[in-house]
Amino acid sequence: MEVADIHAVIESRLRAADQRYTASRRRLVELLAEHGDPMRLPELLAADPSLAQSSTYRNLAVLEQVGAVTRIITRGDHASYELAEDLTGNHHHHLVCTSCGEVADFSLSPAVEAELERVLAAAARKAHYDIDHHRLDLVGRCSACR
Amino acid sequence: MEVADIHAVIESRLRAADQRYTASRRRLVELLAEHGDPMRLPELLAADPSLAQSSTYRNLAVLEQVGAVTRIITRGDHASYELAEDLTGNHHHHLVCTSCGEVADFSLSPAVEAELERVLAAAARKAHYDIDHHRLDLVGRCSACR
DNA sequence: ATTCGTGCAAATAGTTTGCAGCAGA
DNA sequence: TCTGCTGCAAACTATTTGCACGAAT
Repeated sequence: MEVADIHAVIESRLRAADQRYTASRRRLVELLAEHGDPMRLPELLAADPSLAQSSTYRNLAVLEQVGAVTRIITRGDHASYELAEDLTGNHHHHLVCTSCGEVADFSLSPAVEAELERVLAAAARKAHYDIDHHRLDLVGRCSACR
Repeated sequence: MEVADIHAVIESRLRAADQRYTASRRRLVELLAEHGDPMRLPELLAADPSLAQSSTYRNLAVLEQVGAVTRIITRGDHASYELAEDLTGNHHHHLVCTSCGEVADFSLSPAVEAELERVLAAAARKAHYDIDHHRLDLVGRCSACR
């Protein structure tokens, strides 16, 4: 999806929740779209010092609620954020560096991914869980840290 | 592995790190072994009120460092802990309830697991990451919460 | 006008740490 | 008797929130 389309979709989702697509919210989406890989709060604030910390936390929470961004929990100090998969059209997983906390994206082949979906659905059924999504992370050290 | 053996292995790993296998550390391991599924700190403290909060945090950190327990990060308020896989001999994944924060275990068939290992190793190689382990979580709602 | 967003400063809460006394080898 | 462990209370830090002002519709 084009960046312009992403903005349009997010705007309509916000509107549906009686929220406005303000300049700082748009800025957050732009930063995440440019960066590609997930970003942590300090990175976002550093990338645009006009962003206020508390508003950024609030805006990311709003954007997460309307399904525009995804919050990634790692064992690092800060959570990371990225654009939602259905906006980028790019189902993927994460490589988490235990040393510097950086999070990178990677993908599996569609065939493997489809099989994974299938066996996970079966496991969820057996455990009587209603599954929202799955999360597959590789935990280790990035090329800079190893 | 039997519980007695687990204690023996943990004791030797602690010794190798110049640490002692004290009563409260042993108690934590017992509680986790009995419970099976991952436990959060308040559950551990409630299960044995003689445990002090700060010492429990410290002891779990020590046990994690010597590879006796694993800390599981969820988006819930508290982290969860369980015995390390190589002690229970039970490779598995997690079902995380977004509503109550409960974490349950599930497994994939050895065949699927082996294939997953293979494609993940390939992905890590491509990204120049040194992989420690993988983490596969299903995020949704447990039977009690849905 | 009314509702929502912003930014500051203060609060919250899980986790960590300093310290003085206790215990194991 | 030296080194590590404990428990209390205080500190730390990512994140959240109260509030008064500004902006959008």
